[in-house]
Amino acid sequence: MNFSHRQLKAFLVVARLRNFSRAAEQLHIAQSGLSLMIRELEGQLGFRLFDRTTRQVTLTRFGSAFLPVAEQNVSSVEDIVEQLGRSAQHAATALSVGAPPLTCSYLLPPVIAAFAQQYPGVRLHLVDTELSEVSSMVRGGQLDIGLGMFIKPAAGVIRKPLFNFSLVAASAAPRFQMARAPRAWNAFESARFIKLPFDNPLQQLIDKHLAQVGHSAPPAFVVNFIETQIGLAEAGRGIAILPSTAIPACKGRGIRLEQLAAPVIELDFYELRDRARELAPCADDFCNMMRKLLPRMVSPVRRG
DNA sequence: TTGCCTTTGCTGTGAGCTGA
DNA sequence: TCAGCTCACAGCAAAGGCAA
Repeated sequence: MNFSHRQLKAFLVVARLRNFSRAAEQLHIAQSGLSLMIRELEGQLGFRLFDRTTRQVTLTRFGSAFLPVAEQNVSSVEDIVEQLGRSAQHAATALSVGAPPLTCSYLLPPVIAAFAQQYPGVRLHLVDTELSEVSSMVRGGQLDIGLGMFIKPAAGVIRKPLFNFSLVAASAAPRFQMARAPRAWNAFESARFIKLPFDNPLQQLIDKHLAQVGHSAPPAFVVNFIETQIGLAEAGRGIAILPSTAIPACKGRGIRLEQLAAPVIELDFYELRDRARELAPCADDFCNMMRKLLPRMVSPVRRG
C-alpha cells in the first residue's frame, strides 16, 4: 500500500461534492487526472471507494468506512505542515549565538548593537558558556553560530575564521597601558606566569613557545578563566599571557599589555556552524559585522 | 441528445544514474 | 562537478462509452 496525500485529499473532495468534474475544478486539475488518481487509490487500497455511473457518484460501503480515516490523516498532515511552517518562519526571524563569557561581555556588544539596527525584526538569543559547551551546542543544534578560539577542528561542524588575533603579556601597572613596542618571548625567560589549565589548547601553544626560549619555572597560578588571569595580573601576582581578544577586558584596569614578538603568534578567531544546517542570510551578516568591527578592537598595535 | 466518467496518447518536469 | 540520458510521475486534450 503506497498512496499519497494528494490522492487522499482528492478522495475527500470527490466524496464531499459527489462529482468528479466539480472536484477536479476545485483541485485545479483536469477531470481525467482526478479520475485516474481515484482509480489508482482504489487499486492501492484493493477496494472501490465510489460507485459511479455517468449520472451520479456515490460512496461505497468501503468508501464510507474509509472517509473518517482519510479525513483524520489529511488533517494530521496539514497540522504538522502548518507547525513546521511556523517553526521555519521563526528560524528566519531568530538567531542564536553562543560564545565564552569574555567574548560575550567585551567583544559582542557593539556587534549586537549594529545587528539590531540592521535587523530590528530578528530576535537574537545569546548564550554565554564555556568554549567546549559552545562547540557541543552547535553540534546539537541548540546554537546557530558558535564563536571562539576553536584551535582544534571538530567533526560535523564548519569552522570559518572571522579575524586574526595575537598574544599579549599582561602585567600590573598604575593604570592601563598598551606598550608601543612589542616584547620578545625570551624577555620572559624567568617570569612567573598565571596560566590556564595544561589541557587548554591555547595554553599548550603558549607553553610550547615558552619552552623554546628555555622557560621552565613552575606557574604562579593555574586558573580556569581569562578574567581570573587578568585579575591576578592586575594584583601583581605574575604575568598572564592572553589572547589579544582580551584587550577590551583590560582597558580601564591597572594592566600593562605588551604584544609578544619573535615570533608574533597569529591565531584565528572562528565562527562554528553545524555542517548540516542552512542558516538565514542574517547569520552571514552577523559574522560579517564581526569581521568588520572586531579586528580593530583586538589589535595590540597602538594607533594614533 | 446531453452530461459526465473513462481511456488513450502526448508533453513537461524533476530525480536519479552514469561517464567524462 | 557537470552534462546527458532514462524513467517515473503529473497533468492535459481529445475521443469514446454510457445512462438519463
